[in-house]
Amino acid sequence: MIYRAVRKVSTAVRPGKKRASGPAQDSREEILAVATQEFAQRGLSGARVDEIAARTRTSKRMIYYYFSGKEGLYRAVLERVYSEIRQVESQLDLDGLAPQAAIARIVELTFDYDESHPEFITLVNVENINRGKSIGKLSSVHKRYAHILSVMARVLERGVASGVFRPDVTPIDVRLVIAALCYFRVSNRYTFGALFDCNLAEPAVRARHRRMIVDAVQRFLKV
Amino acid sequence: MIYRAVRKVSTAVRPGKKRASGPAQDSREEILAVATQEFAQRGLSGARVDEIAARTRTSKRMIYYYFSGKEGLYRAVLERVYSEIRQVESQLDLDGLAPQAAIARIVELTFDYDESHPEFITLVNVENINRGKSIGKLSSVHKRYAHILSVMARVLERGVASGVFRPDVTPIDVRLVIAALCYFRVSNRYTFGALFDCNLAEPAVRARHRRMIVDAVQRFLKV
DNA sequence: GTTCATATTAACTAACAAGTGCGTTCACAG
DNA sequence: CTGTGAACGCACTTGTTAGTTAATATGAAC
Repeated sequence: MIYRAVRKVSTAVRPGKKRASGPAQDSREEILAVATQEFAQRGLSGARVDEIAARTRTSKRMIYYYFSGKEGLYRAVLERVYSEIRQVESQLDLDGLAPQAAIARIVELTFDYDESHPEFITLVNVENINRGKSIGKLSSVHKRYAHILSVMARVLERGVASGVFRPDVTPIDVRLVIAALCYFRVSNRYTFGALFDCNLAEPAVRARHRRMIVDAVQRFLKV
Repeated sequence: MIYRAVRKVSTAVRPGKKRASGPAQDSREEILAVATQEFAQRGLSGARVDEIAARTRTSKRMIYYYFSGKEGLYRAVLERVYSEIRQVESQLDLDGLAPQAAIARIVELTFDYDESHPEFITLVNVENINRGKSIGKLSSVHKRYAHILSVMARVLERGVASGVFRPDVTPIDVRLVIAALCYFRVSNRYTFGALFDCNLAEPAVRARHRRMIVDAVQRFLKV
């Protein structure tokens, strides 16, 4: 009863194209949001479809209706988180910046995104444990990342041309170094924390590492 | 019938202390080896106790006999892989080397170990998805890692004293940078490979990255 | 107001997977 | 021999879990 009212409101707020696709989209989105949490928290085989359903306002049957199964739901979740980070990264505007400053911006964006989206990191981990079986099937992911590499390539070229960057690293190399340094802190926070008895999430440590990683990448690129 | 014969042979080869503990140890070890593979391949909740049992020469009942459950088995597997890498790392002898060379050796060891033990990397990933619930309970892990940090600290001190290393990085920082760069290539090989359409396992790429990471860490430490 | 596609619910099932009860075998001590 | 305890296998229980069946509601369009 109550949720009907809610859904009518949301239909009014966001009208569908033809028919009342508002409620449907809400259900879809709600399922995806809950599933993202659940898959990130428990992994692919650890996540429970019933649990996901219970935590939405819809039913389990709807998950099968929209996503045709656990696998399909997982794939949709992956696609969603990758499309979000792609969008964030594509908003970078580096053209006015000097090469070193541009690199700093890229590192800071990556660092901040990873730190504030641990569920994204975990999902990527899940997919790697899964041997990339699902990401390979996502047509949307593949092409878009070429764009990011080309942005990186332009920055590197400018840096090399002005004599501040060395010429023997590829965009993929730089991307790997940046990703590795930012990703690991979040990805391995539990094991690294336990092994070395430290808390990487502490604000002071985090801020210091942010500066440190920016610096490390700049040193890496210096002639 | 056949396996009895096999076990008698192995008993003869490796006699137990009092009773015939040879076969027992063999069973334990065999279970652990299979379970390591299985947990690394399918994750904690994805691994099947029945499957592990089927792939050993013993039965499922023995897994419960020795490890008291899936959880206990997983913990034993974690302990085993961590103790192995600890052993490898403790064999490092750096005292004769100049600081930069010592750092190079540490990086190369980490790189080579990670590359040749992807199942270790995956298990660490699994444990992080698991929020470190098990590694916290492993008393054996915690203390031993202090030793590795102290080795690192000595190298850094020597480097700082001789003016080749900057003084503002801690052993944990260096450890983090090295681990991140080596770990990520293996941990994220599937997603990174799919996104950027490259194969990090290719020998040429691997060799180049090995040199590149050694160089990156040395640049990171340079005054 | 009938039609039709979309959206939704409740109850069901078939398979699976963790964990156990219980009996057996084996080596050796007495 | 025989008693004992560790090492082992078989078959079972019990709860869970992905996925389904079938019936129904909704609302736009005609």
